[in-house]
Amino acid sequence: MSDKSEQKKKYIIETAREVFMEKGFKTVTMKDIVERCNISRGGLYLYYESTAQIFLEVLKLESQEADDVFSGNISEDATAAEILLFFLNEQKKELLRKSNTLTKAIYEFYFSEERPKKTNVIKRQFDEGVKIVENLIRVGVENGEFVCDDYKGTARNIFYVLEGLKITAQTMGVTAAMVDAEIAYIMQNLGIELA
Amino acid sequence: MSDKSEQKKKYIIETAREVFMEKGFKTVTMKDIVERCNISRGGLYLYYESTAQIFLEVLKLESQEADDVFSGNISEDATAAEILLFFLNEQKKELLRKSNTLTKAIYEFYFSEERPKKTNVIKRQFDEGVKIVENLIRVGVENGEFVCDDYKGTARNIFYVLEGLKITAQTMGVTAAMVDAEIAYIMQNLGIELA
DNA sequence: AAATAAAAATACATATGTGTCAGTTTTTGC
DNA sequence: GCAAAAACTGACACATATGTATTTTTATTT
Repeated sequence: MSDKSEQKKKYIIETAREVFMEKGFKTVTMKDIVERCNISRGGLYLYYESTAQIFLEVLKLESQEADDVFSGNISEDATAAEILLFFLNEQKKELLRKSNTLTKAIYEFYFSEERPKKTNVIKRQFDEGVKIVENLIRVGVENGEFVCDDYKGTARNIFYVLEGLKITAQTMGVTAAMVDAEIAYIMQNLGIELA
Repeated sequence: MSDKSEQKKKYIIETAREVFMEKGFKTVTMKDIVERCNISRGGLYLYYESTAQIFLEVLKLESQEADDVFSGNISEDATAAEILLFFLNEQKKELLRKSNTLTKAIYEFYFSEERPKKTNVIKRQFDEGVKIVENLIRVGVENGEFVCDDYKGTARNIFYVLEGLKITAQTMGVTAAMVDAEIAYIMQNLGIELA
């Protein structure tokens, strides 16, 4: 595949992302995407065969970008508490965002029948996240930063709270104060009192 | 409206509920419902004008039935801890259920554009739930059963965890043990150690 | 610049859903 | 038992989405 072709594919994914941010997943059609891209329907089918396939590519892009933010902002000698707080604040930013977010689309994708059972990107992301936080807590306890006797359970609890906040934010709204209260709660459970 | 007409409406709602349990919300069409009801398309439109309207009626029915379960199982002299535990275990039952549940449909409805902004049943239910639990905690503290210094915050936290569990159960599955751990966690935060 | 290859656009065939309405059947009241 | 009313049906007109096939445009090669 030519270089130009690769560029075009990237352009389609970036443009489609905007559409998904605005409309979610389920209601987005191939027509919506071609219109935003200013290409024809036939043209799009040359590159991608469904909105689900395009959405998976968008998720991949998002995941890469999130990794970049993370590695660009965490110094080598950061403490476990600093890293956890950075993570929680990134989540806070994401869930308070009213636009430029894929959250709604991701939830719709969750429940869409078209979702290929084998490529459950979301489950993988969740499990990875839990594992990372679990290890972070372990390190924190070993360092004497945290107090905790059930790493996995606590990590899971954190993700349940985050998921609950996310879906609540989408459907009925949450304030920054509500999120802060939950973050303080999480840290407090690990023995850290926030100022 | 005649008595027979009322009966038919109820029949439609109960039958449609089955369809929503099987297919969620978004993919259910009026055709799906008439086929299950063994009536004609035109006939259904005499009673209801959209799947969204029917779904709202289904939610109303579910809500009534849940109230009945509650009032039928909580004795007058139950302690706050008993009531809270009953509530949490009902939630557990619901979220571990693999079939005969509207959870998927409710989430899809959440995100559907058709959802009439004014009749946000789900938000109302959430807020009501939080308020009930908040008052329950207050009573429990006054009785000396619970230890808590932020009733509303704690009530909200409980619902975030429950929402997180629900969506996790739908998308990647949770085990009874995971739910029990969260319930124990919630009770422990209120100063109650479960056996 | 002509021939060829690649990319893109348009038109088509198919499928599925909606809401309505003319006609039919069933129920009801006398 | 029959006329009027109510309930119900199936087909129609319309709208929108999909995936493909043919035509047109653009780019590349010699």
